[in-house]
Amino acid sequence: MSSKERRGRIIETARQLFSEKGFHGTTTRALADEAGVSEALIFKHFPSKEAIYKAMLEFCQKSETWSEAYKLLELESSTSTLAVLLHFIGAKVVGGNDETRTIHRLILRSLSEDGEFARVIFKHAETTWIAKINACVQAASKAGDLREGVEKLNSGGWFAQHLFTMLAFTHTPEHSTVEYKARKSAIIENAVSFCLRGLGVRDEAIKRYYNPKAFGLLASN
Amino acid sequence: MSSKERRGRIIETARQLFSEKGFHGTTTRALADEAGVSEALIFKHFPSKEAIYKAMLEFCQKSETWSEAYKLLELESSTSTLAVLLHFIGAKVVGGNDETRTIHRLILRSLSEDGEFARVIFKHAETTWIAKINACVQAASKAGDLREGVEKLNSGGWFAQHLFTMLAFTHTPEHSTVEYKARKSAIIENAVSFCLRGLGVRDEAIKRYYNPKAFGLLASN
DNA sequence: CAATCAAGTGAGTGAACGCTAACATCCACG
DNA sequence: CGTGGATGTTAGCGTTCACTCACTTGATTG
Repeated sequence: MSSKERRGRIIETARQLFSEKGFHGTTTRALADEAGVSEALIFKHFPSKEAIYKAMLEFCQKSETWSEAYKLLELESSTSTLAVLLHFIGAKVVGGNDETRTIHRLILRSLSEDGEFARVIFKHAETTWIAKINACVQAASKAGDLREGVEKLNSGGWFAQHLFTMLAFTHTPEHSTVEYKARKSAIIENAVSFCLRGLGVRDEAIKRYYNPKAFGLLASN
Repeated sequence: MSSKERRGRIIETARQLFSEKGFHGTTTRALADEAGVSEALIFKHFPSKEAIYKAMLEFCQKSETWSEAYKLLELESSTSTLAVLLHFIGAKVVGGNDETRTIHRLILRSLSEDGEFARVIFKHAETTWIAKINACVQAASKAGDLREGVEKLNSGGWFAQHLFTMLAFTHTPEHSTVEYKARKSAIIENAVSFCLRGLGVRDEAIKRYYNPKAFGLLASN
């Protein structure tokens, strides 16, 4: 195993441990054991525990592997795309895999402290998902899919994103912190409807463009 | 100063320190210094650091001082009450004081760990605010204030609550983690509109019952 | 007044922490 | 073959941690 690979293992292990136990709750000894290296080696790669933490956060910012999801951003902005987008965000964020949950834990910890990490992640979301949602709402408006007279909410995209993020947060601990009395897929569908309505989309347009069953492939994520 | 008072001071100091720095980031020495007592005294009152933490969480669960807010729960369930309720939750949760932010930090930390504390807080919200929102939606439906044909979302109350909670979370660090490009009061108004629409309230009914300017007193909180 | 007891503290304890110096091991290159 | 640098590890270093013990104080009581 090369030096680079070992360094990678250390960072990956750090991501897991720091997200689960926090900075002070993670010891460099535990980190070394879990990564399968000696404690001293860690300090050959990083000057201090703090530096490991920072390197780990940077790694997380880069590795946000929504790669496949970015295709959605290239779809033409429309009411239909809006529905697909929201549904996808919901499915991805709520039914997330372990890596997604790790990121969420880091965001949660960040929000309880200085918020720096969360700020970076949110900024990224703003220039991608939020911007696309807003563009789609604009397109929906032009297409006449919005109810007449609804005032424009210039934070509408954030509201939708926030709802899904919070749904994900309540599911982040091992056992859900809220009893929703519905299957996850049903919650996502309801949340998408809620957001579409909140953004001012006509009920007929929602019926027309949002057909969750056709999104099966996405929902399975 | 009596023994009980000192114990109280320790718990209050613990709440502040634990919420800011986390369990492992807070030392019993710092806790003692901040509370103005000797470290030994802390261990006369509590058998261990863990016990202090648990006692502090229990204290927070009880002291959730929304007292004045509970009057809203006794209002007759109606579309109008729904608007007032959402606006109030928004104002209270987003423009929160230091104590509110402390609680939020504890919830955030809890969500990044086992979620136990969050579960208790959410359960409490469910039996009060969420239940009231749902009752109001039901009343609005009977009063004909909902659009025809909107399917009932049995998690609608949660969705509204989640949106406001997430708005609060993004404002929990010292500097907001999201640039909303609007004043806090405008964000709250938009979020309330978003939720009312999401719950299926007719646009005319929103105009009729939601007049933020008349809520000045509440908004100032 | 002496005895008692609750309330609080200064000065530690061993264990665990972040971090490091000194020593192994390997492999490319003359 | 042997030497040097890159890559690891072993064995601890000094410090800080949660927690304890022996002691003081000050009010109460028979």
